[in-house]
Amino acid sequence: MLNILARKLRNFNLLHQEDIDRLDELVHVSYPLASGQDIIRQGDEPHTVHLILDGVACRYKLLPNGGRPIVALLIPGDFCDLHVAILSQMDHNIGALTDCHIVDIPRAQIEDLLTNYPRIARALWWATLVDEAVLREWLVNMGQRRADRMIGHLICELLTRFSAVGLDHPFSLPLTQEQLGDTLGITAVHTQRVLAEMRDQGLLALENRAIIVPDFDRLRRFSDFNPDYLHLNRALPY
Amino acid sequence: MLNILARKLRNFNLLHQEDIDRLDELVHVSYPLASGQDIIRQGDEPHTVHLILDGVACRYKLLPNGGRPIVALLIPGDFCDLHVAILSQMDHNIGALTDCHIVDIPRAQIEDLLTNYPRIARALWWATLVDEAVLREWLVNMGQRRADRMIGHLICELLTRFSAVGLDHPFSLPLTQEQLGDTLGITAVHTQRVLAEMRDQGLLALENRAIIVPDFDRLRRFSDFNPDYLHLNRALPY
DNA sequence: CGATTCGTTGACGTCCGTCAAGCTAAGTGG
DNA sequence: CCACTTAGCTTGACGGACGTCAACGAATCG
Repeated sequence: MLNILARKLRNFNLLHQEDIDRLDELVHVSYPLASGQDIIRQGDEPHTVHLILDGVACRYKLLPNGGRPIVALLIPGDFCDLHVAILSQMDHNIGALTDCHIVDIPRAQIEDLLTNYPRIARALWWATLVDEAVLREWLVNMGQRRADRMIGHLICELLTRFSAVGLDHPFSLPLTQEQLGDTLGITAVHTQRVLAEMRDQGLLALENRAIIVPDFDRLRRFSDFNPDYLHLNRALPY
Repeated sequence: MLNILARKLRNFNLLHQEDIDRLDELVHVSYPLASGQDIIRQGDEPHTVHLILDGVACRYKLLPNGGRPIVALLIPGDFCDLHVAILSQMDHNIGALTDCHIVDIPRAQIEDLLTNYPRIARALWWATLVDEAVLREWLVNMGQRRADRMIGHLICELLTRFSAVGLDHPFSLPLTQEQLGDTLGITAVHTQRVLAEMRDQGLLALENRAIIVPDFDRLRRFSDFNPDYLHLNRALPY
């Protein structure tokens, strides 16, 4: 069984066995972090790179008016701050949305990957560029679609990303309605109403405060979701 | 007089004279591009890197419903596709919003910079990370603020970015109201109404289809604009 | 069994979209 | 010089998506 980082970077169709072996060395020592705890805060100057092994985290900002917009969702295999040493300090926070397991990777290890493992280096570049592409797609989502399509589109993206690292099972999303609203720029009340309507239409099922997708392809068409922007080169069946 | 690329990268406070000399070699051969023309299209696999020398361009997508959301504005000194060779193809278009001057830089030149000029390489990393930070801030802008603050915030960002590359003079923005609306996710009609109200309040002046800012600091406070996310380390007065 | 968090529902208001018409400025060709 | 066209700006009427405020239920937990 590959480790989660190798499973993610394999989507870039380039790694050899020696690269995967090298990645295995990175993810041995993890620690748990409880839901609601912060991984990094705005203004921090982190000295290690954080990788999500398990759970869901988010990038978020704190606004003067109390708003707490979520600007990215991080799932297993995602880096929190791969290149942040370039910038003097974090311009946003990263917090755990569910109970997580995190790995701290010393910067020297990353430098070693970038200089001595060119295939891994290119794969890390790929991951960074995909993160940027996701931000652009979120802008399109928020600017152009209405709440039901926004929600559907976000769920499609997350299921696709989970699937790309071999995590098909959690076909349920562990986000509160308030967190979902903070991600999409709508209020929790409206999120609730739209979710209820989508459930009535059979697009979603809501069980135990989790969102289940009974028919992915139907939700995909409903939401105008096209996964090209995720640049998953690898043949999709895991 | 420094070239525009050196002026931009100097914001990262790291370049030596030899770096600036090297950058000078890159920007000799430019060509004009008329407003409305595309620089790159979705699906393209560009072989050269494009740099904006003059004018304003934008990243945009084309939606099935005819929408044309703008997901980034590119000003002089900005790269269009610095690292796109990593990804198999463009997932969006880049078009000229005004008449532009563009430089094509062969990929080999970029590779040379990245391997033989470590300070320039770090500065290019910095520029990439700032682009990402801008995308996050746009998400906050669209998700959390209403149209008048959105417009004010975007204008503050653009004036700050122009100023950071020594272009204080064009204190007028050359965007049509429709382009402004496509950038912020609102209709051209609503953009017009809000601009008119902001003009009535003295926050903006509209002359010759351009937007003038009579009091930057007042607009900054009105829009809750904080330039930290642009990571302009250099002392700001140019 | 309170306390807390999250989900649910209702009433009401507003920001913004939609549709439509008319206006201005600039360019084109007769 | 004058239609004519076109792109962009302006304005009005109307409706809908979404926000706000408020109360209540449901689940979890110490």
